Amino acid sequence: MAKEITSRAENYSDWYIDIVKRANLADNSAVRGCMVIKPYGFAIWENIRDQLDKMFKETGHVNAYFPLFIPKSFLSKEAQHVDGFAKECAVVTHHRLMMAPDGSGVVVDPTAKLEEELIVRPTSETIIWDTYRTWINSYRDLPLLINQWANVVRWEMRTRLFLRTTEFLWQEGHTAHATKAEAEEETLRILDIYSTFAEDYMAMPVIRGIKTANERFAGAEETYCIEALMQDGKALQAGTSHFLGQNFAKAFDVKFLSENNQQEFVWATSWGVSTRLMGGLIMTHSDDDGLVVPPKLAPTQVVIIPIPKPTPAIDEVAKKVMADLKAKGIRVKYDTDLKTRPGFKFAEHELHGIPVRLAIGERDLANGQVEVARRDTKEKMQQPVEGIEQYIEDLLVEIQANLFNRAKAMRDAHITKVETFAEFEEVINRDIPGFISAHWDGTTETEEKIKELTKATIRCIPLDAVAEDGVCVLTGQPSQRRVLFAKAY
RNA sequence: CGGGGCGUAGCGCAGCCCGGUAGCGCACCUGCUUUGGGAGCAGGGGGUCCCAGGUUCAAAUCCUGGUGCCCCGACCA
Repeated sequence: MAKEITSRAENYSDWYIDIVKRANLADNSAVRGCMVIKPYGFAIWENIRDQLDKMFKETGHVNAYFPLFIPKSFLSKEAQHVDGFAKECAVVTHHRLMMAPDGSGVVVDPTAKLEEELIVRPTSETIIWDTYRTWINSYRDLPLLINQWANVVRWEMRTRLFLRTTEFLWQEGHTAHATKAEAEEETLRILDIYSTFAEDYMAMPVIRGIKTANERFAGAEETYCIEALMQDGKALQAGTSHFLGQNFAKAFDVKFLSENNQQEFVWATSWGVSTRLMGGLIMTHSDDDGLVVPPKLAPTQVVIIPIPKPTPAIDEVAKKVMADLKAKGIRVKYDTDLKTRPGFKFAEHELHGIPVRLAIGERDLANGQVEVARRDTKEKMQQPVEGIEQYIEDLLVEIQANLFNRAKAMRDAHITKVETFAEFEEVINRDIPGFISAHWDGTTETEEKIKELTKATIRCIPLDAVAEDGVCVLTGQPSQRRVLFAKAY
């Protein structure tokens, strides 16, 4: 039915690209690895952003904005940090263009070379901590709870729309605390916000966990994460919250005078989620007919379609229903486009993932009914016009819950416990491999060996992992708990 | 960085092998008929064929060089 969408079974990767493009979420741009986020895609992102922003503010955070450019020297102040990012930095070396002497266009003016190159931020820890040095003097200045919404650039070798782009949009929180315990508490508070948002708004179930040393953020003491499972059985890291210890405070000399009149280094966290969440949203719920957007994040939650086209009688009912829905805070549109016919509109709105569709024709009016169609199950029902606003309000809640439950059932069905490496290999090579729960001896060597053999990485050590004696799936060395492996985006 | 693909109308593509008036579908404009799951017919508008050079009477097509994007892999808080 839907034209030009590759089916998931045929080629999952092509399906994903088709959804992104056909649902008007984003396009490739003239710049390698950079995308244009189109109005519809951006509207969903705005809903994600607004909700998270609200949750950050409710927990005492404030927004600020730091520069796009970072002096090169800042990057080298924290050794592990620069190690992690050096290979993917865009560097600004000049500040002026000039007309080419041969008239062929503009060229870089060689006399406009910067004394110190500027790095386009891949993340802002360095410039922010350089700033914090001047902001923090006393324990009375703490905690400092700041977030920024920004774009960052990471020169990745290979990009994928939303999932890994050269430039992406995100939020990055950077907090400073007087004690280790407070900073650790903050790290977990944010992890909580992320998992609540993912599950309650995106309807995307996530596993909360800790990264292994190997997968830890460059410069962090501990990285917490939420991991989701996509329909093709690959994992997606959906958000991270880092406990940075005193690493950045020491690198940027950020000290405060304690209540005891002692100079002490500040304790830090940083945390972020990005436009990658859009990729997670798509791959969690969408189907071969197009995008599926959970009601809470849908720019339009209900669309009303006149059958076959607007008439005064249909308009009257549609407008009343719209007013009643709007009064309940429901985002509704009346599709009065005269250029397209109902069948086209049905397909188009399904492609865009609008959760509920109402169709109103003369036949319905005669019966005092409307046709209600839900995007998640594709079911159609006749409902009385009278009281429809309450029915829809309840239906949106049900759809939101159904999407989550469906995704969770899928996810849970694809967490496989294995005891031997043979089992491990069998599961990881399935069409939909999912998470593998296995014992691991705790060494980076084993982790990397498994990755080399199977392409699976340790996604996290789940926070709710129970102590359980076992032996490493690869080496047979003793292990106290299971960790989750998966192939990842 | 390796492998592959593609640059021709707004979008998606054919034409290239075998040089000879630049085409098709969608979209767009006009008109009529349609309209409960992507309408039909008729007429119409729209092009530096990625760039540069070469071969030729003649190049979208052949040759040389360049360039851009995409996909797969390696890589990746």
